[in-house]
Amino acid sequence: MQKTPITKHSTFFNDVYEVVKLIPKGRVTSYGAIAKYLGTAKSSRMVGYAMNAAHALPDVPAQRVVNRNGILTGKFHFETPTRMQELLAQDGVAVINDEVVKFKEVFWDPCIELHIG
DNA sequence: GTGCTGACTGCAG
DNA sequence: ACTGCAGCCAGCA
Repeated sequence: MQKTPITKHSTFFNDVYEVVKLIPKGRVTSYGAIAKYLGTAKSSRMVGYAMNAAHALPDVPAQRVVNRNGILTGKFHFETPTRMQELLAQDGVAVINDEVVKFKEVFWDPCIELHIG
């Protein structure tokens, strides 16, 4: 059996989705925080890339993932540029000028909340 | 098979 | 304070 029975392409993307799904309502996190939690802090770009593929997954709240500045950098990848802000508003996260209000207060760090690192 | 792009981040100038 | 460059890895022409 040379080929793997389980066609799991990459655990990286899967792990990213698992972490994003763990983000509680009313909280947000950053690509770097997820990347660091996975042990690949330098691969923060891959986290954003995984979010692009996350559109196929219904349980992945990609709107809760923003960059380290709290800016909705990926809002243009949603159905509409305002979709991301609306979803965050439904979660109780205020967004003004494409930036999360009180970002540091609603920031959810998996490394801390999950007691890692 | 080769090369470029990209929902980021950290460091240097 | 802002700007520019390099690193990381997967997908696509």
